[in-house]
Amino acid sequence: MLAEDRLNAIVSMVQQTGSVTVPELAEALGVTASTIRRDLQTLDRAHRIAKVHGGATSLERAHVTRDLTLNERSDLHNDDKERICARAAALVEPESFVYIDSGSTTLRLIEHLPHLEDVTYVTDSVLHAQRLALRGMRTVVLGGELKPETEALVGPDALATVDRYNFNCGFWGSNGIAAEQGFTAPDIEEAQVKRISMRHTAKRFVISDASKFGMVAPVKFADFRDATIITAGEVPAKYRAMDNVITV
Amino acid sequence: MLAEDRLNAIVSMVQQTGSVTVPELAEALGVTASTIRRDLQTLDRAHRIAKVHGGATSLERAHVTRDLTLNERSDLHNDDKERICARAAALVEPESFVYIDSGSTTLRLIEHLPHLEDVTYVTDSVLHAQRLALRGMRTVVLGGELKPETEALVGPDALATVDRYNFNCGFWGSNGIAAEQGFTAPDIEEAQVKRISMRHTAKRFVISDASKFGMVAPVKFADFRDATIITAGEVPAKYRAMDNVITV
DNA sequence: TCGCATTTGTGCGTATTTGCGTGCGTGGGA
DNA sequence: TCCCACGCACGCAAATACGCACAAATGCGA
Repeated sequence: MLAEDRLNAIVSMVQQTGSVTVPELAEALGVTASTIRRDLQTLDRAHRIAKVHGGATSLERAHVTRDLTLNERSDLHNDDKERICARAAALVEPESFVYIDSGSTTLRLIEHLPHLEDVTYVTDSVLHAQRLALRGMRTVVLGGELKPETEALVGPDALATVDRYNFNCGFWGSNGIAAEQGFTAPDIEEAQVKRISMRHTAKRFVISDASKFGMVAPVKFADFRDATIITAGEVPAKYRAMDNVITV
Repeated sequence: MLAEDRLNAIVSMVQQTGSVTVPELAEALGVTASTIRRDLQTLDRAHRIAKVHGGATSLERAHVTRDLTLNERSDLHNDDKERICARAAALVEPESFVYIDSGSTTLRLIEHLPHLEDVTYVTDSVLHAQRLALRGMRTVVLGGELKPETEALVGPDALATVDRYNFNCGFWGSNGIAAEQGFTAPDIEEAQVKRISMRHTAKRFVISDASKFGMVAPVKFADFRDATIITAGEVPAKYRAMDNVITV
């Protein structure tokens, strides 16, 4: 049996019954549990099913423990982002104070963060904060006005709070990445929070898929040299050669 | 059976009947009460159901209660809370700056808030903030450390932020209400936020069902005279007579 | 046939889940 | 007043599931 066929078989089994266990699949398809697990991982990444502890369920049913799938589904650069986040998450060190910017990429990053000794995470997004707390992380939220669209906190309170902190490292998303125009965002207020938070961070990382290179959004929040970029996929040659660009 | 399926089964059982006990669930799903309890905890944290003493109820039953014409038997406080929240919500005036404390009663209050001109709501709960934003309210969140259990923000940042504000009116929940011991809460840090926020508010309202009268929690956050209490149900005569108690 | 990449199975250490026992507090009856 | 049933949190131990590394098997092109 072809591996591809096996994947399809798994999907249809899941669709039919709603959920299956790993041993069930292994038995039915005549392979070991390890292989099934690897298959489930593949299918989960492709968002064809949802992998859960013990087996897999259809996406519709999966919203109990994993409610990220909705946002993730709309995402084309999925595999790349996955790798980017895994790489970025490995940069967090024990006993550090870490800033996490709002945005969909950083939200995904949270799922990859390891459980280390004595790490505190600070974020400007209530959504990110909830995810962090759910994962058992020590979490601090900036104050400020809540922007309904992005669930990010902005305004003088957010700025004043972040101004008192000094982070060991931090992760930001960016709508535009260009050598001349630097890192850019669509909103003035959010850009301000990004700018100030970066200013108080020792090791700065922008995590982004390759599609953002060469793009320019209305408001600049940092120079191109101000952060190390962790990216993946078809990075333009011009950027790939730069020494603050890490392609995974 | 997958753990994930079990969680889904619990949710649908709760949805169907409105409420269900732990032994019922354990019997129906073939697991022990311990496991059920852990599941309920998970689901409660995910806000899929509301965990109550002895079992679980649907969120509608516990919070919204818009259209529960059927099965109104259980939860006596439910109807009371509805009336309390409706009365409290009517106290918000246009062009005001309003504080909303964390807690389940104030969460319900949010559903009743009218859409008025130029009102800004400030809260120490990320959950409340999300609901407010969802309803289209201008929303500000205090900063600070996020307590996973209550989704409330505490610590010096929360206190520093609230210290800069002055509210026209505010609404608090209270775990204990007693003439001598005043208003009390179970947690020191949360009590601090309550105390400071009250200090900066002109018109202070505590909203609570009658069961809290005479109860005393570990930490006091205000004197009995410091707020007007909006309540309903079987209020002890001693309290009913007080002029800062409004029974609806 | 050889070399190389990919896939699959196996072993092992770690995490998670689950059931069970214990102790605590509460709220009735006897 | 004592006692018991009940619900619940906590900790422990067994079973299970998991991820990872490495080896074996397989597939494929030269």
